[in-house]
Amino acid sequence: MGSLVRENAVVRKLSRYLDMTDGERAAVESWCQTPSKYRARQFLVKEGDRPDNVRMLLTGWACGFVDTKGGKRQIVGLLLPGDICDGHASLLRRADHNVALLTDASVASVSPQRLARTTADHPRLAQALWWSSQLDEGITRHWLVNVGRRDAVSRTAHLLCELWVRAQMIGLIPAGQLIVPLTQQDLADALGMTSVHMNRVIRVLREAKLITFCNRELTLTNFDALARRAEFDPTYLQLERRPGVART
Amino acid sequence: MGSLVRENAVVRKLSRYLDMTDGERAAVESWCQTPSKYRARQFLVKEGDRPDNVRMLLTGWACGFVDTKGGKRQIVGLLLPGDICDGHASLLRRADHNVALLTDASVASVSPQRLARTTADHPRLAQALWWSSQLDEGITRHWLVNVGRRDAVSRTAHLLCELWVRAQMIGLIPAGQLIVPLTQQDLADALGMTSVHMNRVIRVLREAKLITFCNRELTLTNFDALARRAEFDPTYLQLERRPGVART
DNA sequence: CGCTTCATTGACCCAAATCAATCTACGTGG
DNA sequence: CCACGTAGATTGATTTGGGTCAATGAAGCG
Repeated sequence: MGSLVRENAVVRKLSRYLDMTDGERAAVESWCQTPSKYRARQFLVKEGDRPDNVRMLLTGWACGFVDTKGGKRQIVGLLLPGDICDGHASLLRRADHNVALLTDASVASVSPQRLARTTADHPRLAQALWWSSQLDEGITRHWLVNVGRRDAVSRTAHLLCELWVRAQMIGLIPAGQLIVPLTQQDLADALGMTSVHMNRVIRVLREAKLITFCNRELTLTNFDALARRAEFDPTYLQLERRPGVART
Repeated sequence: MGSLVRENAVVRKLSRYLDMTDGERAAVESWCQTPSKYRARQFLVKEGDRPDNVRMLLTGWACGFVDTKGGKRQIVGLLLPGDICDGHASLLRRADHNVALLTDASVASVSPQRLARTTADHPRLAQALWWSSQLDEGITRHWLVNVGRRDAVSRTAHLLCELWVRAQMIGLIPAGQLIVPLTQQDLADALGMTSVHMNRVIRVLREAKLITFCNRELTLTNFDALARRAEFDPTYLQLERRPGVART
């Protein structure tokens, strides 16, 4: 036990794209040497900020969101351990959305200069970061499809399938059960609906025996049926290992 | 006249981030030496494809979209001249969405190898491509906010404001009028609504004297009022020129 | 023990979907 | 030149998924 848990989350994430050499692995680990501890609800990025460092989630969950002038909130992304928050956003003049922690978390922070130095030594890491960023973009795109074109039940089912798969990949479901640190209000904000309706939809899924969801503990009791209900096609999560990026 | 029109669209786009040297400019132009001509409705990328070349739109419009199993369609992005379709998607195992042309178009196609060679010689171009990709991701995010959290009228207004600004930046509105090569069905597919409702919403905006839209010719007769209606904040379009990336 | 944060449920309402014509404008083949 | 077919725009009538408003539980905590 523990090897999956102990392993550096960013290494694990980038390993999905790249079969890393020891040198590459060491380089990534050096980014994460002295992570900062943050508390739930703290902001990592504020909309309008001039971006500085690149943050990488080592443990804990975060979410990206935008607050509307009308007082509504849309969550535009969920970040799990290993995810890179706001990739090379340091290139942008201003952050176009907020990022805040959903749980206490351990976060590595790398300056653009340092990132540039490392990727100059290890060009394949630059590629891997690109890959990760493209993956995130695909996820956002499919959230748009989900919110734009699916009804509340399939939409919810789709998000739960996505989270389930993403969590499974990083070892967050050791006992068939996933702690989802989101309130129903949060889920509603991610799915473009109200918390009241979110609650009713969860009840529908529960009564259909597709999920168990109590005290933030989620179980997909029948993943295949849920995926069918959601029209969930995981292509966009890039589960297939890309061939030809073997260790050099 | 004509300098804006004649200038290479990709050069113009990347110049928003980078004050290019002659060498950099020449490198980008070399990508676009022998563009292919395509007809409206042709596909540039099909979902599930193994990505190959990177395509850059020199003239014409394109759109990215996903078709749902349920027979619905969500447009996940609109590409204008200078936009790069599916940035470094060549890193991904499979395309997660389709890209098709909305008009006849001229498209440059660059192999990953060639791109890698050029950006090795001109590292700042790699940065500029990153920047462009981050910009696109921001646009997608804000589409998600728009679809998830705004009602049909503001949502439509928001998209029109975005298109207006993006088109203005690339000289597509020489006479206060923009040709939008989208049917009402297309607009509806971009905004997550039905074409019937799209039609009614356009009427509302027209009757409020906020827009003129006839035969695909759009005029925003009162941009500020429309932007207010839409809660349109163009931060995500990165209009501010990033300082410190002056010509070296 | 009262305060606060979430979850849950009911009653009611409305924005947008659905269903169904009708009206253009434009080809295109005879 | 004209009849016909097709794609898109418009409009009306009706339905409905999900929002809004308002209570009530339930769990955790200083």
